[in-house]
Amino acid sequence: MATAKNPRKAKAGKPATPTRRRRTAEEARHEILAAAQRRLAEGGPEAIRLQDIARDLGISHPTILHHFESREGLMQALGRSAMSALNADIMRAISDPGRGTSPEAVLDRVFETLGESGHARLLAWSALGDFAPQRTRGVVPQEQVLRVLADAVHRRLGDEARATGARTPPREEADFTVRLVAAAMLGDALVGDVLSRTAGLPDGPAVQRRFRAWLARLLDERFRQVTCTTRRGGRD
Amino acid sequence: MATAKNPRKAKAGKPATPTRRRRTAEEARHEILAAAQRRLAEGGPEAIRLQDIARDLGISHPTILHHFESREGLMQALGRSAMSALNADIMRAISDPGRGTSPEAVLDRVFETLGESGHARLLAWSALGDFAPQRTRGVVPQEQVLRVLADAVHRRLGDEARATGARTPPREEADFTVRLVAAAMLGDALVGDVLSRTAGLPDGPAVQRRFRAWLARLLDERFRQVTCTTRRGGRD
DNA sequence: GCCACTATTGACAATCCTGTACGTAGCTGG
DNA sequence: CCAGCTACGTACAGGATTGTCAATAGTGGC
Repeated sequence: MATAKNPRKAKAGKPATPTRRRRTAEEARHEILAAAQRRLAEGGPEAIRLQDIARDLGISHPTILHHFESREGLMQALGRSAMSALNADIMRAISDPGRGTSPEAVLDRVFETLGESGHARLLAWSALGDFAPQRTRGVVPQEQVLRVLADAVHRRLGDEARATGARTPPREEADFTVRLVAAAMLGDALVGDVLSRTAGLPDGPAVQRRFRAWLARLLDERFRQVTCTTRRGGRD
Repeated sequence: MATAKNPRKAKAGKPATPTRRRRTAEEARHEILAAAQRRLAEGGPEAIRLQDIARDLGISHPTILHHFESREGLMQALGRSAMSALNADIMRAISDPGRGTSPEAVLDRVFETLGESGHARLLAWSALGDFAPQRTRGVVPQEQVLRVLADAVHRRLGDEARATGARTPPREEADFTVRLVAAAMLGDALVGDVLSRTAGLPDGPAVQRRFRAWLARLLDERFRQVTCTTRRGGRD
């Protein structure tokens, strides 16, 4: 029982850096989240272990618990933070006119964004429910991203239609287009290389680029032709 | 000390089924794999715990170790078995003429197959590397499935082209088409409902069906038009 | 310069899971 | 009917991880 009474005096061996660093709560939370995200990107949700993160940062794991209550709390905070980072990145990729505004250029940027820093993986894990184990079934992105995109597509379809004198295609046309592209991008980011290989393509960044270009062209053509064909199947 | 010497005599309460069931090694492996797959589909790779699986089957967890060496061994066996089951299911879905052979019908069946019993999830986990932790990076599907599909598409494109007198589109056209659809199906199986919701669609099975039909129509039209437009962009 | 506040920490507790050791009990061939 | 093989079970060891607690040490305000 007298174990806990030891007043640490025995530690006479480290006079070099005896000072412990003290961050503000916000700083600490930020650093911890960053370290956690790094581990997440590499090894998945299971790789997020308090002791490991603590070691990465040179702190002790109870400090993490102090700032996030529990591992669960850390995971939720991480989910929110990573998801909003993804949103911001995607938004930037879409609206950034830096490298062109053609469908191909935009697709390229979004693809890149999804691939880097484990964004696609985060989405996948979130969808798989590996995040937020019980309660919150997956970290729901507040993404109006898709909404915005669908609006843009709808507008463009309307423009094309008006230009050719056809009637405006139904809103669903735009929604489905966005859904297809979004799903395809996620899927491709996850298993694109495997798909490419098993489908017989040589695979590699060059193929990936050509694939994107091909998809962009497909969408582009679709934009122009849908105005003539959309009424074919109609509502059913 | 004398603990291990207890010869079970104390169990006087269960004369009904005191006999332990003895399976063949193959039976046992099969049952264990099935139980593991059930858990996998529900809770992911982390939910595969030897003790839980054992409890599900009414056996003891060392029995599992007896049949699979280690948890790692179980995971690998599970990966192989589940992946080959997926292959078989997909193959069946594609070639089964039961409910029509139109692109829409085929797509529908494949979509269904991917969705049920966690096939899509398995693929995702495999891609995410949650399977086969270190060594085997992901359970590589021996799927010639995609190969077969791409061949079929290529043939069809050739037929269409010949019928209209156009020149045969490059093989890449078929490969990319398959890649797009495969990636989209996986992505949609994973996050389709979320996408649908955040894109403003009401979501639900009806929407999902319409989406598939829409995609099938898109492919169908593409098949017909690609013969006129494929030479536009050419090689790059 | 002193003091309250809190970020930080080492030690410890509690739990959980995989894997081992060894004995038991069904099946099958002789 | 006996003996061997092996599927199966109980008990336990070992390790890893989250979480608690009381003590310690920067920091900012007075």
